Amino acid sequence: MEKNETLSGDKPRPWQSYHTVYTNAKAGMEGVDKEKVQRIVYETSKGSKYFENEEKKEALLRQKIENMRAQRAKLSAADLSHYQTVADRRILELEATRDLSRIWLHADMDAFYAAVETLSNPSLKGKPMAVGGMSMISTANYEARRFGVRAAMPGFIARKLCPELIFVPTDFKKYTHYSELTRKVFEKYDPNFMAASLDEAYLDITEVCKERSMSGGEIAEELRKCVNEETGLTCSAGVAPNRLLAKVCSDINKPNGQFVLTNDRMAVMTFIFSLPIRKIGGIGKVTEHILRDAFGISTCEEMLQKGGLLCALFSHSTADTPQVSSRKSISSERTFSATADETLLYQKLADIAEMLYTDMKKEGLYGRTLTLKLKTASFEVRSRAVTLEKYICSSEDILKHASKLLKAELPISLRLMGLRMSHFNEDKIGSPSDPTQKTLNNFIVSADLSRKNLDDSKSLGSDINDLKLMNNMEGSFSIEIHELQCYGIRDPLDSNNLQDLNVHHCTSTDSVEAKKIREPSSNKIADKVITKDMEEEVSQWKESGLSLPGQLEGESPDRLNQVIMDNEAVFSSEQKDGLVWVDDYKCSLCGIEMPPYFEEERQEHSDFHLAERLQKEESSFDTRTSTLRQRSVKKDRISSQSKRKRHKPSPKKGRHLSIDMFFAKSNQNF
DNA sequence: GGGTTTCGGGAGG
DNA sequence: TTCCACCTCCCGAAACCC
Repeated sequence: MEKNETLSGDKPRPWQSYHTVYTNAKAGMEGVDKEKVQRIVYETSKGSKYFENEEKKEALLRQKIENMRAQRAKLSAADLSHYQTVADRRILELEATRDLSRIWLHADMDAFYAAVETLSNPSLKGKPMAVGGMSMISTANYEARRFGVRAAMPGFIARKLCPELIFVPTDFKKYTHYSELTRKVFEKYDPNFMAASLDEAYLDITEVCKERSMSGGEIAEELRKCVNEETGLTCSAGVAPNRLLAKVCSDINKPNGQFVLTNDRMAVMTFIFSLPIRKIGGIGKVTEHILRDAFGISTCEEMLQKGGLLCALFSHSTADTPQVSSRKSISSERTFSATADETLLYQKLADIAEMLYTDMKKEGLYGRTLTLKLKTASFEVRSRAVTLEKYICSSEDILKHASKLLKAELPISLRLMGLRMSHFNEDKIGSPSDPTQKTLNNFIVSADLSRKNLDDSKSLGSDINDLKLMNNMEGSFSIEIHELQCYGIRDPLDSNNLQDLNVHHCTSTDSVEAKKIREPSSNKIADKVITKDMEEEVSQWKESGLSLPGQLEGESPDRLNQVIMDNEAVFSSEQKDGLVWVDDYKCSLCGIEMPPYFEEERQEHSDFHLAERLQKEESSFDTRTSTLRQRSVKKDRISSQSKRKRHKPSPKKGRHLSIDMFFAKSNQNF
């Protein structure tokens, strides 16, 4: 940070160089005295450890900008000419694929959390209010925004800006409820709409516009009115040929307004040219700073003009696009008063492991990469990860591995710890619970692939669709579990047996293959498989010393078949798992509360308990039959500073920048 | 040499 | 009085593994 910058004759105003996101243009903040906000933020922050860390980061950024300037200076005329050709060619390619055929609508609720709180407590109306606490604010209403108070601002700074600010604690249950109401409206216009968060959604309204012979603007008007009638809340909308443009448009007439960008090349180009780069999704505070200070780029027009330069110094990468995808990771983190007390740190780690476990349990997830996130007392953020051989889920396993990671960092004074689980067993279609285990059924692969393609084929992405995807995964998951139940003693590496068998043990209701087994025509195959494998099964069960489920010993193939069928029935029944919803609300096994209308979630939850039980059974079996397994078990690879020596990072090409952004591609950003 | 993992960091809500 | 969250996703490069 440059200190004591002066304007001719003025007093020093050091806050001018303290770069925060709080003075950035945001809806409802047009009339804000930016300099005053900047000064108060600076004065409130100055001298804190947070501030010192920000200074360090700022210094690194300045160094990076200097490096880029140096690289830029090194480029010869020939280089520049070459990269300009590359840029021009790319522009031509993109122009050829420009798609102006779709109409996208981005709906964005106005100050959502704050509006919901005002709805349930009308006395807040007209008063400056923020949802959150003294440490951090989630949302501020428009009255508070006039003082410069905004989301992601610490509460104590907000209070300095607006002493009469009212704080309301967050209540996600409430927001989720209202979010559901809005989504019911969105669904009417695009059943495959894409929810970007609780308060934002993307809708492809091309079809509904055609069917009803209405313009995008008319649909937007109607949709906003409908949302207001259903919820009592207002929202803003943007209509454009692609999602990212629609998002930019929805911000223009906020709150309770809309903006339409017509599907016309000239209109799009004119609109984009004047657009500040910061409006582009993916360009944040840092990238904006780099582009402005290293290249003198502030608008999209300048960006296009300097395309050659950007091609030379930035790698080819498109900006982030909202995509339909399954969950990639799940995490939990907590901030606390900085401490170096190891007992306390381990206790906090145990709490976080428990929280992560609870969240994973809710979604029935098993993961094998565990990342420990640390924030030191001086705000430095570090992460340490380990990838395990087995997928894990239990809080004990999470804590065991997290503790190893933490141990390697001690002694240390921390103010935050977090745990993230990734690399789920659904990551790769058909990947089994043990990555070395080649057991998953061919049919799942094909079934899931076709369903996944279906989901991916359009720009889906709503939570509803995520849920669908999740359910699909859940399908394959329960199949695996079931397989463990019936074939727990089989050598997991013996894929020959399992490929046949898995087909007959799927409980997925929408699977053609699963139904087949119940048809007389396929009894033959089933009998054959069961006869052959049950013999092995029974003898191995005997060897293992475990009691035979269903007293299979000596039973005929028909009887064995029946036992399997019965088992399937058991798996689908909550009651038989021992799970009951107390007061029709609370899980009798773990106490989690879930209202009756969360039908799918409840089913998943029930499945989870079943999975948990089966895994316990399997692992207890594992310990007894470990000699049967001829598997080489690699030692967990735990990374630590001591093991990993890193080179000093070399100046790398920037990213998140692409001239693709200038093209209306409905499958991309523009 | 190519694939995978780790780690730091940017971004958005 | 209080003193800068939490969660998720993505990318790039180095390190590591085979």
